[in-house]
Amino acid sequence: MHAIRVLLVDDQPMIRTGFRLILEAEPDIEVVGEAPDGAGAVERARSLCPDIVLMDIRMPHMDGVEATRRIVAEGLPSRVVILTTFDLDAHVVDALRAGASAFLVKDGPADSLVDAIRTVAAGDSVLSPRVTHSLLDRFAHLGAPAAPDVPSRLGALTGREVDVLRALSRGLSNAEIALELGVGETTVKTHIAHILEKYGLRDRVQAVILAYDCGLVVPRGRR
Amino acid sequence: MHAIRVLLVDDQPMIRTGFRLILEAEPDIEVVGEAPDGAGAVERARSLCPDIVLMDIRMPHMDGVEATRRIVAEGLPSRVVILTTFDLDAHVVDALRAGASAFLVKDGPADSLVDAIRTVAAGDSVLSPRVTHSLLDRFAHLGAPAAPDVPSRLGALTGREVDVLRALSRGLSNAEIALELGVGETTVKTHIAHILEKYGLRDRVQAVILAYDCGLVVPRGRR
DNA sequence: CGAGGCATCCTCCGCAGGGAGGAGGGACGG
DNA sequence: CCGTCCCTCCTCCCTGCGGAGGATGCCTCG
Repeated sequence: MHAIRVLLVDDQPMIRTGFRLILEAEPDIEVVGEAPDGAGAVERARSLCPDIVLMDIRMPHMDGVEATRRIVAEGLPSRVVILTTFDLDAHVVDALRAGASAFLVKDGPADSLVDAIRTVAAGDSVLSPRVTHSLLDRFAHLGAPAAPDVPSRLGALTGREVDVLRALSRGLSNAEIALELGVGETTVKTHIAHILEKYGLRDRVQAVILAYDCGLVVPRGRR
Repeated sequence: MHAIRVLLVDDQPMIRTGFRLILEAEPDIEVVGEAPDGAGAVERARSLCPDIVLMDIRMPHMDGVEATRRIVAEGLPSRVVILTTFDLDAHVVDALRAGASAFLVKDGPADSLVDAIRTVAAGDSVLSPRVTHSLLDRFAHLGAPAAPDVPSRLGALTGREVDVLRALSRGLSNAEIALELGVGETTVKTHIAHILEKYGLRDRVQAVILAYDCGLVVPRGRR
């Protein structure tokens, strides 16, 4: 069994060196290359075919999310581990949707990084506990239909937002939703904007898809 | 700082004893009670107010998911860690939607259980790597490659139109669909216009809803 | 052969929808 | 009482989408 081949991607050379030292201390991990930005990451991922791409999320030229998207889209065998300083919600969701296999917060212990790399190389996925938490919140609250007082935490949809998402998922336009809910169209747009923001979605179509996939809405054909 | 108070819930006494031994070996963890089923779990969660409810998912009378739902709905301070033998998708999502804070596969090392309990008690959440993997798949699908043939009941549509509708139902924009299918954006718009016309739909959102309702696309949450 | 269906592509145009940013009021809990 | 969350609504702005109305080439089938 060969060593796990890792590509380091970060715009700060010192950070790269730091990670290199941490990783090279492990006998079963080998750093095969470095890149300073997203573009370089995609290029080297192509030529080096590393097992793991360890990628910072914030970088010049092309950020980690876009680079991840391309690496995954090209069908490269590398699996991407995203590193971030902050656990910003939008970035998490973007990165996961881009196809990242792991999402780690930098302030964790060095062990957790090494463990994560081994886990991902073995075909599984890893999220920092804090990141996992915000993800679970989303799942937890999307499905709560008539649950009155579930303590609403970060990222959860409010009651009104669920109303709007339901109407949205029936194919109604903003004006129609406004009419049905008895509010202004601007209000509907605000609610939708919040839904999109909370889940890192781009438009109402993706919101409808999420509603179906998470069971908020059940397809007519199958119940 | 007091010890982490744990309630054990499993229908098999031997399993409970096993977990008790594992947990009691940790100085900062205290097993304060046991329950053989979901009903007992809710009742003891109410009276004991444990920090953690360690719950098997498959049990007689009331299963772990329903018990989790009630504990969360009642606003009890306990956080629920779900244990399962298999990493069945449906159960994962159900449990997460019910409000579980962690989801572990039983075949993991004892360490991971103890770690998970500490992490959850600290306010974060944990998922088994394999479970995380299937979760990420769900998030990633919005940008993922298309699934192979699904028998469609949308006979009126041409082959290309079905391709487009499928891409549409993954939340892609016209430009992205064009890129993926290797055609111009105008062509995509033409196909979409035909789809809308054939079914008397107003916009792409309604087309996506139709795709789900007719079974062209199967929700990630329920297959 | 000609007619039709399909797939590809084009322009011009209007508007719904989404981003950014703000603002006010009501409810609830520390 | 103040902070926080929710709901409500506003303006300005810009882009993506869909409508209308074409054109071209390639099939197949009568």
